[in-house]
Amino acid sequence: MATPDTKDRILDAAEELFAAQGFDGTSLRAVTRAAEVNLAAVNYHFGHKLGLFQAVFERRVRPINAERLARLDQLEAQGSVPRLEELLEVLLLPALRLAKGGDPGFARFLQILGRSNSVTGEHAQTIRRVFAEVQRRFFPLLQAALPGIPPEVLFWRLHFVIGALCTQLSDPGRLAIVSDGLCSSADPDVVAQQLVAFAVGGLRAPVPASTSRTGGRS
Amino acid sequence: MATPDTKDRILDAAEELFAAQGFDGTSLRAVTRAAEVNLAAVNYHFGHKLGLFQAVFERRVRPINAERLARLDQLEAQGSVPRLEELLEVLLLPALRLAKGGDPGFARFLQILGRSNSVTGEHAQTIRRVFAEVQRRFFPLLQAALPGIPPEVLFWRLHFVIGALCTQLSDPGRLAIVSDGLCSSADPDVVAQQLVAFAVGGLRAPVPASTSRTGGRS
DNA sequence: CCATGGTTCAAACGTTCGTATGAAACGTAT
DNA sequence: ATACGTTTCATACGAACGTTTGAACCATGG
Repeated sequence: MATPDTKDRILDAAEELFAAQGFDGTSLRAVTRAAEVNLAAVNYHFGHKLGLFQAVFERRVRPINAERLARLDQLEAQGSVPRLEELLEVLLLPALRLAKGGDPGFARFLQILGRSNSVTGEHAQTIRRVFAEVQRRFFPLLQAALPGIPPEVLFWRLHFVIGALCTQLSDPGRLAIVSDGLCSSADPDVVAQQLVAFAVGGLRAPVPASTSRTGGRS
Repeated sequence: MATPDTKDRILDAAEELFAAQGFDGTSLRAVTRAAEVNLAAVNYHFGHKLGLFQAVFERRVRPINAERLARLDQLEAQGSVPRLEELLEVLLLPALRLAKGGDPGFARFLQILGRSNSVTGEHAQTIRRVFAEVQRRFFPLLQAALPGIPPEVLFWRLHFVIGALCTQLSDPGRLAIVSDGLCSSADPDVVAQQLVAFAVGGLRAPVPASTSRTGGRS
């Protein structure tokens, strides 16, 4: 083992390239070239290209969800019903915070994550399981914090919040472009602050008239 | 011309495949096979693969933006400052409505559009110009309808609204999955109703404390 | 009638892809 | 030092890719 763990070098390079060019747009040859590793190393360590993608994904997603669930535990241990703002920070901050603070690779990974809605093929399911897990745990608490909102409306709104988060994660530079440099996504605390305020407003909005039953006409 | 316009057959097939599998994931051979057209026809009519993508894109995007701008004209002609709900419907309804009503291909195209945030490479700019154009026209009106919100906060929130829209467009089935079938995206009017209510709440939310200057600490 | 310009066709170009192979190199325990 | 399981290496395979080519096709105007 002359070089520090080939496996990690491959994961780092793959993470960067998958984030920049997508799954189909990234060749294993480009990955191994960037990692300064032999081409066959990928198949040796990860089996297939898809195995590499899953490994890239799971290396990062575990700590994020662990932090989310730990924060949820912490919140539930307090006994009282958590405040809406607290809940949203649990959902949003771990992803945004890790994007800045730690490994710079994390930011690249979050681009993959944010792009997950657009992913097709077999690895899509791998990605969605992650969201589903947290959401199942998260939703009842959200319901408790927003007793006035019917469940189906709440699903819609949580869907929108996650959509906003994913868009922001998948392309942090977009906002700076459309705002002509007025806004910057550099500080994850600022992002979280803006997104939480927006989400609170959206979640608490008055329920539209004809949504007591699904499929109501306008 | 025995078969109805080869060019359109190619565009239809390409639209469906690009939406389902992405740009890199779609081969020209798959397109021409689906269109029942000779392989060389793509290069004859569109030059390159990228040219085909742009043609697919522009065929659909023109009517949407035309309708948006027409509705904006109509709103401005009334003289008074448009209500926020009206503005949001201008932004959201044309895309959502066309997804259901007309050509079924429109829904597929909107998947491409919703995915635009995740697109990399040269055709990304083609896509973003569209958003930018409408947004430049749209933003001053939004500002007028929300006099209490500082511009930089408004940029953030518009960014979030568009993110929620794109997520919904790019994967209309996701909501049904996470809500265990409780919600369905079948009716664009329902989608618009839910999204407008959510967006109004989010846009009108109280401005977070330390955003008077960009980059403020929490 | 043949000529012409636009369109379609089968076939091939060179390149790149994901994956597989078998031998060399390595660290370690006997 | 020898043997062994693990990791790395150069190389090759067949398939699929985007693109090009030149001949065939076909409607129209002379």
